Amino acid sequence: MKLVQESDYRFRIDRDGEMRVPGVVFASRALLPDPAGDKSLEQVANVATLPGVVGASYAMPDVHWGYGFPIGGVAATDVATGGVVSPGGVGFDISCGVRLLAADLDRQDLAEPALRALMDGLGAATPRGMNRGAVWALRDARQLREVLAGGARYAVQQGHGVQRDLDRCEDGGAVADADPGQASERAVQRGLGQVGSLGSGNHFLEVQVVDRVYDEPAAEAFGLRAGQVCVMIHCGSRGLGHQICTDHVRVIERAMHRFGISVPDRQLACAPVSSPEGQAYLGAMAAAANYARANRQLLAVAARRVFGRVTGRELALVYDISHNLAKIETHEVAGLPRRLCVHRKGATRALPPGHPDLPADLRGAGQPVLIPGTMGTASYVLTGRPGAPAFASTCHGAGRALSRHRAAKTVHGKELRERLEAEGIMVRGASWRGLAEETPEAYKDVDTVVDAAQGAGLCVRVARLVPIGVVKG
DNA sequence: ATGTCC
Repeated sequence: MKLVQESDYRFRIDRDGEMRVPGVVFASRALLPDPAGDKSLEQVANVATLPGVVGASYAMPDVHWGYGFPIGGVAATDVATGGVVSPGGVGFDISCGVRLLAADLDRQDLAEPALRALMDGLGAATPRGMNRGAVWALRDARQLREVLAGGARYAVQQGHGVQRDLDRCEDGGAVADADPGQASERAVQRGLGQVGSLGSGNHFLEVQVVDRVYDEPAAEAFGLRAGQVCVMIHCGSRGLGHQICTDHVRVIERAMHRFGISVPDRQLACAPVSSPEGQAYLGAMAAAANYARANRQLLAVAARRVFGRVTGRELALVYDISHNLAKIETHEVAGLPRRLCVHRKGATRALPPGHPDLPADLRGAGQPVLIPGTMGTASYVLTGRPGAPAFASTCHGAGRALSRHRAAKTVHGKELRERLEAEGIMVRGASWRGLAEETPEAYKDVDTVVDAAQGAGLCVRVARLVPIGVVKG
């Protein structure tokens, strides 16, 4: 893969073969993936062949190998001229994302034994791990379809949360064009018992402290200040999203020949946005996105209850944003506004100050961009930057550097937990093996990733948060 | 990420 360095944080992959646009990689030289074990830059080039793709096929600084598309990939297709949607451009964990809640409490006012009681309470109130229960026991499949249609809005209507939770959630808590009828019976069955559950892998609920503020006015608009206690929740659409992806990849794979589309990798299966198969996938994807938002809403309500009981304080939503989603958005292409299908997979939307889609109280500061770090390392709050490249997108996290298998060989979960506790981070895990797979050494350095994202002009730092307690999926 | 293969 031939990379041309354009600046400190920008590399180009020139058009070659079937590529319709160039590839652009936003990273420092040190962050570029190792081609020996990671084919993500080939995937950037593959994505550039998709019908209707405009601008470039982009990679964020945390890019790594994924299913078809790289994780940390952004690509937009022009809807009116046969542009496609690809489930591989969203990923299996549809609408995986992050929610940040801020407490009216400072670190210095959260001393022992309250901190231990808080972590014990959060550990007990947060269902996690594979197939192990949920906060909300849904009545039946009919009620699940209400969740798929209404997302966090339906949860709040049912008494799980407050208006602020919707005002500060992407899309006001629910995507409008969800089509619950596009979720298969199996997807519905898998989803019934998981609304309000973390899952596993890199998903977590953390108690964090605002360690540093870079942009005071933006932080104030977001409701953040130095020393403040926060709760960050990182999770997705569980088995339901996975099943929806599986079902629709199969349908689209079989339909592709009818559209005359050929792709260099069958994992890039795609259909025109305007086709019945494309519309079916987008409707199902939106339903899964609503499920993920309801999931984070219920976990937040459970955390809020524990927080109130232990500390007597409130938790206010700062923002909830997905990093695995395709959205129909309007962007300028060659000076003209176009309706685009923007795929962000392991990439976060980052609307700049003044964007009309922002709620009024965030209009001046821009959209809060939530970047979860790794267990035991920092997380970030960023905001968008006017005129930024990549259709208002930035990184989504540290990005894995070692496989789960290799990570688990470097340390035992028990040893890792002891190490983190010695560093002042309380850990409530689900399994020793799962903990070991998530050791910080298995990830790139999130500080370096965020430096590169800002250096590349994708976003602006607002605040840095450090964990003091981790509930791990 | 995921009832890590219906």
